[in-house]
Amino acid sequence: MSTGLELDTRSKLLKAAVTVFGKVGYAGASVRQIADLAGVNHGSIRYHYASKRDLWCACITYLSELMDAAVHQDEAQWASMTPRERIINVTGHYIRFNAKNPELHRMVTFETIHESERFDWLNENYIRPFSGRALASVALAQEQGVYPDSIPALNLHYINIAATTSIFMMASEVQKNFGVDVFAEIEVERHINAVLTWLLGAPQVQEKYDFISMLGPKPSE
Amino acid sequence: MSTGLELDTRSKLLKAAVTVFGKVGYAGASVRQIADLAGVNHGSIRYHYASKRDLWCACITYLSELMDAAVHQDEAQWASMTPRERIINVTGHYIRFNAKNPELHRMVTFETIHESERFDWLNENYIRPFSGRALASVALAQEQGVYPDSIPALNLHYINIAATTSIFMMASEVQKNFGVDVFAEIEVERHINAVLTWLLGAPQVQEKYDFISMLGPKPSE
DNA sequence: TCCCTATTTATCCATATGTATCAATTTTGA
DNA sequence: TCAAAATTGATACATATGGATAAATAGGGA
Repeated sequence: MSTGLELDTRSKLLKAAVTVFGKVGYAGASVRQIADLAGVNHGSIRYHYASKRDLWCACITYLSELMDAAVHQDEAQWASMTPRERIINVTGHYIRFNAKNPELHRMVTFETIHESERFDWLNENYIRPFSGRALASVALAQEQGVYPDSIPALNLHYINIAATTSIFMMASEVQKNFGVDVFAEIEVERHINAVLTWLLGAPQVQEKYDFISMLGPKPSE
Repeated sequence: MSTGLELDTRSKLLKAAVTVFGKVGYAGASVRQIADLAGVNHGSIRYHYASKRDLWCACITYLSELMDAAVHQDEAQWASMTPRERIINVTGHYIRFNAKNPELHRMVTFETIHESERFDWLNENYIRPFSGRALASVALAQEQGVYPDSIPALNLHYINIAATTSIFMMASEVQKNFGVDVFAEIEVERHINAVLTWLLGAPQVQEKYDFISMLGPKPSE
């Protein structure tokens, strides 16, 4: 058994699978391609994971846990925050997670479009709980006057998810057509500011970069 | 040669290919699957289209022309519209097109994530011109005071595209988890209203459904 | 040292796929 | 009507794939 510090075969496979599945989807990926990227013999996949499908599920589980940890990292402070501050906190961490791990949303998007039988597993275990909580959170924010209530919660929720994730899904297009690396830290923070400015109707100052000068004055509230 | 009215083999193949490529992507689709759906022998694909790739390109060209026609259908009246009215007009038609033909954005999304060599063809011929025009239009609308200028144009553009299209990409999830058919006409109009309300800061009345009652009063402007 | 288990490697196999070929059939034009 | 062209259908083939099998190797405790 390894010391647990270096990447063992199983971890290398998982890491490579996340990369490949996140780039070309389930159908486009081959277990040999994943094994090659991991630098292991493709027969080993069968040993560590029951099947290609099983490896794919492991990727989803791994990434979902990462996301959960990222979004909840300041949970202890939530109680002392205003609803508005809580939304700024969660939205920021969610966008940063997607910038660092765009594969999760890409994999989910592939399967949601595909409507495969994998989608049912994904939906029951991850998407539905996530969407349910997020939609409830949107509705609550509307009640609290933090989000605009002129838009139906369902539409606002999907616009919200799309707004936070799509620029990272479209990263290669943004890079090729506009020369912008959306994964660069300053661009990530800029996007957080953009989404929050839109959502909350006023520019939000983040810690690392002060976009307020280019965003105009903060309105009275 | 056919009269052009009934669906000949070539048209049936194109229609089936749009459906299949739009659902499972390029890698997930097989030419036999497409031929089966079209009800033709799979050998015929080779006669009408040089290759699977060629058929895929034909789908993009076909859908892009449809989109162009849909978005520009009221072009003659643009000159007599205010910038704000023009945006309402174009956004409405763009969203209705995506509701009726979600395959285009799905196919584009597949390839943009995949970053395949097909993406380069797609980008040069369709995405880049489209994004260029759209981004310029966003910047202009900001100058004209129609769009908020507190958000960088690039971010606003990608948020905008995502907001208009994603609910249709996620249609199966919305249906399964919330029982809403986003392709139903009233839902499409509701989404147009939601996006425009967000974009323009005020509810927009569409012809067919009056959402204004649930959206609150129109602000002075 | 030796044995038992865990892990890796090297092949093998049935299937699905994209494409090519060519015969069969239908359509067209004089 | 009939021959040429267009179109469709049936089949073949090389390759890639997911999965299976078993031999080879490594590691760890007695």
